Amino acid sequence: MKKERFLYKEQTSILIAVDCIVFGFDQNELKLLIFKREVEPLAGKWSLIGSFIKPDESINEAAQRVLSELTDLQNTYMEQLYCFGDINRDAGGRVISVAYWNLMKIDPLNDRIQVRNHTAKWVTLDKVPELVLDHKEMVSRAIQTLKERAQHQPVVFELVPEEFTLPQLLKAYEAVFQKRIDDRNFRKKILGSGLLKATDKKDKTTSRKGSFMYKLDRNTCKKLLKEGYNFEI
Amino acid sequence: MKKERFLYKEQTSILIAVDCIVFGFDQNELKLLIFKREVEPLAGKWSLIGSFIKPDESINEAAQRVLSELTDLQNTYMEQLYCFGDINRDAGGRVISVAYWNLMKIDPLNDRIQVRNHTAKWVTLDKVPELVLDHKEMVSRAIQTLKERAQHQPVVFELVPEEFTLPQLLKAYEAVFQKRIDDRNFRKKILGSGLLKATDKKDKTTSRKGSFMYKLDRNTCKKLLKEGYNFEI
DNA sequence: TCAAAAGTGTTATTACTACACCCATGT
DNA sequence: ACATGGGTGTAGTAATAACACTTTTGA
Repeated sequence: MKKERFLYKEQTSILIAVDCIVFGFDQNELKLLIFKREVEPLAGKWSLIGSFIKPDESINEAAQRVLSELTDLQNTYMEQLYCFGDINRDAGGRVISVAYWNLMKIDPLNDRIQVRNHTAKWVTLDKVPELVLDHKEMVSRAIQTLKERAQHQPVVFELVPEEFTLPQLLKAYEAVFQKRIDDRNFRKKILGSGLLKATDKKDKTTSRKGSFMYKLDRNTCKKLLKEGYNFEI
Repeated sequence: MKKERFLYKEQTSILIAVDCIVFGFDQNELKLLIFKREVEPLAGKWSLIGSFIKPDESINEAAQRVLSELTDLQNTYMEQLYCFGDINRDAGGRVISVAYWNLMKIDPLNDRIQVRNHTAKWVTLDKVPELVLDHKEMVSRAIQTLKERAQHQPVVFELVPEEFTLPQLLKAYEAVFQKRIDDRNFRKKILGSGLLKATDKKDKTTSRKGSFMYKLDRNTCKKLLKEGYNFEI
């Protein structure tokens, strides 16, 4: 194989990259963050956000850096997804990519502020355009893992504000599990679990009646985790 | 590939390795396969089996190679576990390791034949010795993942022969979930699920009465997987 | 007064847990 | 005949699923 196989730079071995599958929830739908790839080959095509790793950072740090360079939100949920290592997965040379997935809340008023890179945008999961390389596969694996994780870990709470209403939380559940959930059964299970602490505040932005706000009870949460609680409804 | 592109010695950037956490079941206990590390630093210490990846193989292929170089069993269950990328995880330089975990049956009559490398041995999970680098962390993460996976995928069946008895399968379940399981409830759930196809054979090696042999019904299995069946007892 | 979202209970079904004795067989 | 492991059933409890109407309030 000839030299053009390595387009990024002179490279005798294997390059390592990270890519982030960033899921955002805008109180309504799950969305994916994509942006226009800046480097050749395939510059200008839609892509996940990513970067080569630097010699002095761990892979986790690299993923963190990618995210904080592109968005404003800190403390987003982040988990390693999978290491993609097929030999010809990258047209630009032998590149191994460690993929991460993230959950964040999209503030509908501020979604331009949250995302720094101006070529980046949120797309709904059923309207993801063609993505470069094996990024589509990364996304479907991430969706899969998200659903699995949401059954056993309280990750859905990463999609709603610190204080949230039950209808809000229900929508997040429905977005993650991609199914309608009966709201009486939902209330019964979630309130019965002790996972939520009631507040006396009401959110009146979505209805005249207003809806009580709750927050996650982190102590009960830890306890339920130990017992292997099923967070699915 | 014309000339060696991956020269370990003159590598100035980052090396990539694979390590395999191999679990074996000897009809009684879950065991871990370890061997004496052959390369410096830390040569002679107990280690997981692993290797640097070659420039012309994918990461999955590398893990497969590591396993087939060391053992005789093909078709063992193999799944990627996690990519370990801390900056100082390897005393010998910047090495990223992609860990895989495997499940296999240990044939008690043939366990020397199954494992080719003569410094390799099976150890029970509660008696794992000190391991090099971050291999202990790899093992505990693998145990964790094994338990999670066994709840949603029929991986326990990888630990028993093609045709097995219910007491055998029960022991495998107990080994994986690390708990006693009531055998009447076990039979009720497993036979009620339709997962098993009865055969008319009896295994008389463990009792005078003999125990009926079953095999996995792969069609029912697929169906249950789609429905999100819970394989835990 | 009405539109729009929030909130509330019951019943039937299903899955899970706990628990103790008889069976078949080879020696 | 007996020791060994294989096999069986029931009843109480907990979780889940299906289902429709009333309440609040700002406009």
